[in-house]
Amino acid sequence: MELLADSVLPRRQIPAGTAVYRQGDQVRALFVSQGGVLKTETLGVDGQAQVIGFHFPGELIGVEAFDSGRFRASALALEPASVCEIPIAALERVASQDPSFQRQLMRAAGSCLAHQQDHIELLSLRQADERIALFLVGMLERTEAATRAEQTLIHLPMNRSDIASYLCLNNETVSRSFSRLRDDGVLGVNGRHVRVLDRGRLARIAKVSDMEQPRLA
Amino acid sequence: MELLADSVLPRRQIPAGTAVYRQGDQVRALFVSQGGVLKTETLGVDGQAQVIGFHFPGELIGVEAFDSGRFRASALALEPASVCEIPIAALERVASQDPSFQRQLMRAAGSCLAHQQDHIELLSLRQADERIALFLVGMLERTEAATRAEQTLIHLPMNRSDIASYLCLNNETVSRSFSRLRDDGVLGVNGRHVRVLDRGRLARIAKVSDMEQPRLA
DNA sequence: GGATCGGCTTGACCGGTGTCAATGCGGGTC
DNA sequence: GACCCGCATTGACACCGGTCAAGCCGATCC
Repeated sequence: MELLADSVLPRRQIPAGTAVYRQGDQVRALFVSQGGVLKTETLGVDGQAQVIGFHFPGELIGVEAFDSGRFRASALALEPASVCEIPIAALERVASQDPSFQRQLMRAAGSCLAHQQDHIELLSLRQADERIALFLVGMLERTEAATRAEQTLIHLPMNRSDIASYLCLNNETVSRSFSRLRDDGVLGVNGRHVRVLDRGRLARIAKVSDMEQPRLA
Repeated sequence: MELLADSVLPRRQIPAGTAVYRQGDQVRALFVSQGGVLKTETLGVDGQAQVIGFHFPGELIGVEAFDSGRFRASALALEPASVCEIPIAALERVASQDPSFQRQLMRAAGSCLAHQQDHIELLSLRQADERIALFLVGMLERTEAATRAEQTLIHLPMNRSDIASYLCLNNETVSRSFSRLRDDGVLGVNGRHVRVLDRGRLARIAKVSDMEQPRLA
């Protein structure tokens, strides 16, 4: 979505904790954060919110709404964010004129699906420690991709409850997992700042063969 | 994808149990089943297959591969299937000429995402009975959508292990859930044939407010 | 400083699910 | 028929995570 980012499109500043769009809203535009992490969540019928994704700058959100014309989830800013708004009309107009943009759009949609598949694979792990470890591996890779440098420190933009919901655990279990990994010398935990002390072990717990070497350009 | 189905496109007959495409293959085409249910699964790094979707006739599959250019999952036929193949080149050519087709394509991609979100919501339920119930509600609705008539009988095209993998349970737990629901008078279970005896209770177990009345045209 | 609140952590306990194991069942082949 | 095989079911048991509860810590406000 870098092409879009460069073009002149309306931007909105989103204060932390407020919504970019809400579940049920009609789709008039798709969105890309330019700075600040977003979360998407659905209200299960029992009224409980279920976090279904964390979205870093550059990632397109809202595509699933193309199906019914309405957003199936709400998008909220976890930090003060600046989001770029892409009106549907503009999207279709540019896409019909520019085949390469259209390809890019399909790639972005594919990327959304890929992220959700990763999420499902994450949930396929049965043990809390495994899910936490895989989650952290993902966060670390995203951090490294953003900074284009190897990192050991992860800043978590979301609170424990958000992590718990995303991993389909409760927050006590998340807390306990963090503590266990800390006691085992795998992590240094200080609130939302997590230092990865033993990357190999974290990867082994997450059941990834070895942490894929960050493919920095 | 009905527009595509009508046009003249190559078809392939897929025997039960064989692959339409495999994880890691380069994307040359997307696929739509015209008859026969497919499953998609990824090989977790530990070698275990994880079922990430069941795909009924008319549903587009393979979109997530647009991201990297390679399929992230394998697609296998659960029954003898007839699939329609849409070469990427044709896809892009038609889309660039026909804006309405392009819109349809985005809707199909959105629909894929919506299905995966449903899957995650399913996994957010902690109890095996709840997941099974919600799974069956979904299968029933899909059956009714296909036949355009109210139904109580569900034919499951997949075996217990596939269901277990999809629900992130093991097959013993799936078996036990089926038995419990049978003993409680909610279901009639006979192998892959399941009769829904108490739809309201099934819906309540699945935590859907009430089963959404099938929106038959 | 003291009070208060939300987010996070830790403890104790119970129930449900994973694991291991045995049995049942149906469809094949020979 | 006898046999085998994959799939499904049922049982026994240990363990992990959900639930309830209490305590901790930092930020904010007065």
